[in-house]
Amino acid sequence: MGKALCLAVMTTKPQRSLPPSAPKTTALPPHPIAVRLLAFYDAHQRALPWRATDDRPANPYHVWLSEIMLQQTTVAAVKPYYEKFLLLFPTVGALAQADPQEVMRAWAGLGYYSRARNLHACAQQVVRAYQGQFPDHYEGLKALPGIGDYTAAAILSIAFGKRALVIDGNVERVVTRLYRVETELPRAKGEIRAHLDVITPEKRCGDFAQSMMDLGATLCTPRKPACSLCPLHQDCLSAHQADAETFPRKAPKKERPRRLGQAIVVLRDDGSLLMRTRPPKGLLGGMSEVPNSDWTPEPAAFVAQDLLPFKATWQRCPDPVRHVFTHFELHLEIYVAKIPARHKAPDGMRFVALEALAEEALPSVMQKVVNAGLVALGVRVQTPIKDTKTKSASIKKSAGQ
DNA sequence: GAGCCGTGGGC
DNA sequence: TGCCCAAGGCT
Repeated sequence: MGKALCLAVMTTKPQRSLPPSAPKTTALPPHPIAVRLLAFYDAHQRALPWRATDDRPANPYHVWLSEIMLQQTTVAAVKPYYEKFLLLFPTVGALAQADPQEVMRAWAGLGYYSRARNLHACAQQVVRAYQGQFPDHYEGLKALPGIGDYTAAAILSIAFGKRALVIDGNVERVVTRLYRVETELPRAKGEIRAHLDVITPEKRCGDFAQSMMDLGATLCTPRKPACSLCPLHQDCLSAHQADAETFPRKAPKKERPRRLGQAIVVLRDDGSLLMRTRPPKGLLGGMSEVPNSDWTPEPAAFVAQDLLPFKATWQRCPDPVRHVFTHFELHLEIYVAKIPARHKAPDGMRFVALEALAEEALPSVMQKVVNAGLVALGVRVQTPIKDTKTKSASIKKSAGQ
């Protein structure tokens, strides 16, 4: 009985350590959905710089780099960063040897900065533990920093051609629509995995995964899906019911709280700006910023002068800088001042020449703050990293102070 | 499991 | 304008 019980447990319990792939033992023909999807892919796949071509086989470093960048990030946003990283760091070895700050600087503006920290740490582990060759098995990949279930499965299938269940937001949307999965996310993940396991082919699994994502990005979109053009129309239960757009089911979102704070833009007469570096972890970890207050739900007493060991005359920018993070919305009041060139930076801060601002790892919110402050100070600068669409960014020199 | 973690584009 | 979302991972 012990043996039978043990077998029963083993067969009913899903493999915890190996979720994404379950190599099938029998050689079944591909599911009709896979056949149609691969044909769609052959005819309509998007040309993306990290994808393999006829004369360029899949490169695990390229696949890994692109997958990390694409986490919660649009293809359009990733493209220029991907090209820049390949120029700066052509190989995983080059990336591993790079200065961490250089990596953060190159990532600035892309968001979710723990990805950049993990990217660098991962490159170093691949070099140290695997001689610069990415492992081609799930456990090895999953143990690397920044690689979770999705990314491990994506690398396995796209870079190494191994069968894996690649489940991202696109796949969740496509599958819940195909089968009209009524369970709400994230509880539906098990059902989605089971359905995907049925249709995932043994061959061309990397192409299959990418075809699912292409379908989700181009036709099976979150809003207004183009069901009439879909290669899976005949297979799709929600298309038949004409309610594809209502999938996947999700719990209503919580409201986004607002936080308030103040920041100072201090320009020294030699043309340099007072800056500091944020703590290594947490929000905007390891990134550069101008001095600023705590961000609190209620307005807090704030005296800009308290941040400086010398006197200055302050001017408050008319409009606060507004920036929306994932889980809160921030309003920053900006105070600006000019000070004589003889002053040194307070402890933990530094002065950075305006010309060297492009070499700082400035997150977008701080780019906005700097832009607004410089405009108020009457300094005209071409935004170094990118125009953050601050309306003030294009305003001409205000009446000089 | 739920909260934390950025940013920009589209409607 | 405000809200939704995008090839998620970590704690």
